[in-house]
Amino acid sequence: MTLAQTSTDFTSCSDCNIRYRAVCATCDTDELRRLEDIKYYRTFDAGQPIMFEGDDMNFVASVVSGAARLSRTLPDGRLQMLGLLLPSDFIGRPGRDTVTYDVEAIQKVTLCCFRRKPFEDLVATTPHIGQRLLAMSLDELDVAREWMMLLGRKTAREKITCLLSLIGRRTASLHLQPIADGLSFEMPMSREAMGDYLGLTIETVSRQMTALRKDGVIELEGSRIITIPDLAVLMAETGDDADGGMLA
Amino acid sequence: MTLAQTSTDFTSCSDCNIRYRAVCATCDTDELRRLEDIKYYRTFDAGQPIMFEGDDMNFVASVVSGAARLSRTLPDGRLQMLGLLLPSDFIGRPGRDTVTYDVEAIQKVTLCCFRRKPFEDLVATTPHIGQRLLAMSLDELDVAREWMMLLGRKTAREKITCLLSLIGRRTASLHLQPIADGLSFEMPMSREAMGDYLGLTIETVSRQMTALRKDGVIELEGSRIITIPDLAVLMAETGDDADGGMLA
DNA sequence: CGTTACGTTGACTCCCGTCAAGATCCGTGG
DNA sequence: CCACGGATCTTGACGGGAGTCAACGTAACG
Repeated sequence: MTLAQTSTDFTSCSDCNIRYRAVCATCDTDELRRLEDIKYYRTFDAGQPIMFEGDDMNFVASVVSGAARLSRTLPDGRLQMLGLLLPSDFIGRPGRDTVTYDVEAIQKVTLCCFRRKPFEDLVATTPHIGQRLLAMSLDELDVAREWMMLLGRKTAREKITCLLSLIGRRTASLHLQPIADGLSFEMPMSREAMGDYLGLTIETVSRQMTALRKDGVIELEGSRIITIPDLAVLMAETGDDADGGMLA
Repeated sequence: MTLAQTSTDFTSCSDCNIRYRAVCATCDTDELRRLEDIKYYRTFDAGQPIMFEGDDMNFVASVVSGAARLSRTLPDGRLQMLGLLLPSDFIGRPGRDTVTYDVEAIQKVTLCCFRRKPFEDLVATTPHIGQRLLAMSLDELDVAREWMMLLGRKTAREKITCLLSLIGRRTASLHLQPIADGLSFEMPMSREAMGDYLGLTIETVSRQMTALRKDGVIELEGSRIITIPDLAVLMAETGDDADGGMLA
């Protein structure tokens, strides 16, 4: 068992798979060179903590590959997942020096890290990074509020179908597959992680998955491989407008 | 009944009560002058819609006084409040041209408005505005995630006590009163609005308020005036760390 | 007054959490 | 190859917390 590693590998920013989606997306060559000067890579295995709530925030980072999650835990142990971090997502907050959520790898994850102070200097002096960070923060805010609607007002079945639709569509677009009936994908998270994300217990998640299977809304191969025979049927179960989810 | 009004009054930015908290907080005199050139005031009465989801976003604005709310409604009518907008909070999103939530006045509210396009030009050319907007967006993101924890994992009683603690502390600090036992304040929202914010029905809100009164956690004078005889008792009911809520 | 919005309370239902027992999968080692 | 143990997932029984439906107070306002 190894702890987090600081990689000796070095990928040029121009060859990076998140070059045009991450915080550096709109940087010109000069700005990119300045970022490149201060970046370093770290990897974490699935299940490893990346930051703890209350820690000093020594670095900020972009997710290059894999997946991580943000969560917070109440004193009595109740846990709520607050965000899912996928390639190109940004971890950390310039201008704040302690971490406000737990961050944990849920798959093997590689981060492109920047020590916080030099990065903050860059934000202050290179307008493109600040602008990009603003746009990304506003996107995250939309996602968080969408999730508030789900957590506050949706039923267990609606929560599950929303998550399946989300993961299915994102996985398809990541692999450049069409979003159409018969869509099949692997769920990247355990039943427990699904519950943590949706504000449900593991038993309720499992029961709803079984119910959806029996109702023909989904097909299961093992517990992780999911096929959607009819997307419209799935979308009709999410509680959202039928067309709202079909776009994009 | 009047609709929203474009005020003929004009308050100089240097005299504005949100001068050092709003999006203009860190502007220098030149930047402030450019903002002043394009601003105009509008007021809305309690209950009036300010923007509808799906509308063109013609303007962005700062709340100068009063209160508004962000909400979204599912096709079948279920509603979730997604944000509470108080003086100095910002409405709208540069870079997006349609509104993504309903915005409604919950008290008589005055907005300092900027047409979107000129404002976006300012964001692109005056670094202080963009930086301030970033900091404010990140604060909002923290608030939204705090609320996700509440909506996903807290009981009705915990949700209510969290809200009472939030409103009580903010009202006290607004009026420069000490946050101490015996704190008394007026609830600025109806039972229905509380339910919309907390993901509860109006009946559950009402029952929990009665239970808290019977248990001596709060005292009620009418339905809106609330006194907290012992803050520590209230905080112990929120589900958070006892100290977490006492700071700030 | 009557009207209307707002708030409280009661009776009942049901969804989801809790507790518990199995089932299934998988890697390890004899 | 099979046995074992642990993690993950499923299923059942049961209870409670919050939603629903309905009636009744209460306050504000014409």
